[in-house]
Amino acid sequence: MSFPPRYRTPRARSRVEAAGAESRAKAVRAAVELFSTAGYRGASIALVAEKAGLSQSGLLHHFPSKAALLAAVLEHREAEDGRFLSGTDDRPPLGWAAFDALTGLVARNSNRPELVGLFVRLSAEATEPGHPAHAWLRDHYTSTQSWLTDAIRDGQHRGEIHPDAPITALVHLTVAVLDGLQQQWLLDPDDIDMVDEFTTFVSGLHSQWDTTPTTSSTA
Amino acid sequence: MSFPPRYRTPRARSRVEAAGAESRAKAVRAAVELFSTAGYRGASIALVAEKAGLSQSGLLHHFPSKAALLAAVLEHREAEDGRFLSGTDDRPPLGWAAFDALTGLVARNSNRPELVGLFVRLSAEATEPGHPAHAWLRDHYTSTQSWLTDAIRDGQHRGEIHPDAPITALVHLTVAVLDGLQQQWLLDPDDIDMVDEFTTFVSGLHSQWDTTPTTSSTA
DNA sequence: GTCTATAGCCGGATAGAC
DNA sequence: GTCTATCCGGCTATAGAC
Repeated sequence: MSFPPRYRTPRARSRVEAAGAESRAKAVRAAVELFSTAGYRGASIALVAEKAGLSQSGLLHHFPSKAALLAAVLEHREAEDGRFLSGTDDRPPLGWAAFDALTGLVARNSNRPELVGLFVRLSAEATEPGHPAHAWLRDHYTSTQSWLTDAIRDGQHRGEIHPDAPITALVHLTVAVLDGLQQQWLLDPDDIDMVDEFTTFVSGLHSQWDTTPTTSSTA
Repeated sequence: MSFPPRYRTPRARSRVEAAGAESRAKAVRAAVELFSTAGYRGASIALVAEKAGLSQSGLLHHFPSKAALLAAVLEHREAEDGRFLSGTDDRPPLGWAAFDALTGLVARNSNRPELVGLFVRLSAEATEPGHPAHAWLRDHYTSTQSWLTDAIRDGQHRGEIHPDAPITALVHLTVAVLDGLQQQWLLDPDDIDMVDEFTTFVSGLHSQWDTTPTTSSTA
């Protein structure tokens, strides 16, 4: 990552420091909310500050620039999701289990519109090379892709997934489905059940590439 | 649509009017380029004007506001794509042929990064109810969805598509794949061949729901 | 139809008091 | 750590000359 400074969570000393940490946390939460609706460009630090109960300069005391605030937001989100996909600290899910893990992620996202909005908007904005989250976005995609690629490859080696399955296409399509469903869901949450749709997609993959014809594995 | 005024292409009278039309067209082209990279919010009318070879006020003479410029851009794009999907003025493609038409659209988009960028960015921005393109975006999705829904339903009636095929899920997934592939392609055009990936997706649908087991229909 | 000039707002960021 | 005050720049939009 090529982001400005770092923001280590402090090791809690005096009462004063605790207050500072609190403000910082509130600011990040507020930033997530606003970036997720208005996007990075569309949300002003003044608004974020207000929502966090600080003045604009108060906020800028914790984050030297708007980009730095964004960096903190991204670290925060990344931490949450990363933890989620690697299971509970053991080895990452492999083979079809990886798709089940993704289904779980979709289910979780269905209850967190802010995170979905944040991601959808940043993905679109940060496609431009100059954007402060551009590097993050590339990292995000490549790591997701390699995570899923490894999982599928492993499934093939263990004879769970058909050896003819076109790995890179499956990876790209799966990621596309995830992103695309979020986009639609954001536009009209009532029109679409992301978990249902994604499950349908995955069972389609099963019916084509599963070596052990189980009708559905994700209940 | 709830957009401000209208911009009829003039019926070409005097030399003066011709010049005006020319400027207007140049402005729309420039706006497409800039909106497609920086987004609507991110691009300023001053920049659009410069790119079109006008002053900022000169541009605003043709379009009373920035939102009006956006409206013109959307009309322009909509016209192009609508024409494309309804074939050459005859009835819209039905059954599997609809998916072939979509493949054609993807192929065309592969050569028009500006249109893809425009759409990806606006889709993300305009998810917010307040955005000037919000109504357009909803229209766009619902009309695409109903177009594809009709096509699939017709394919079922003619016995070309299996009656158990889950229509709405297929529609949502197909749209998701289209959007998601564009997003990935925009981030790294060399990493992904949209036509290949989409074709793989469609042949997956065939293998699951085609009643006449032809291996591939999209070459 | 196109320009210059300008109003008026809002954005990010800095200086410095408390 | 938090505030007020302020600078500076960019933005949309308007007024009015040519």
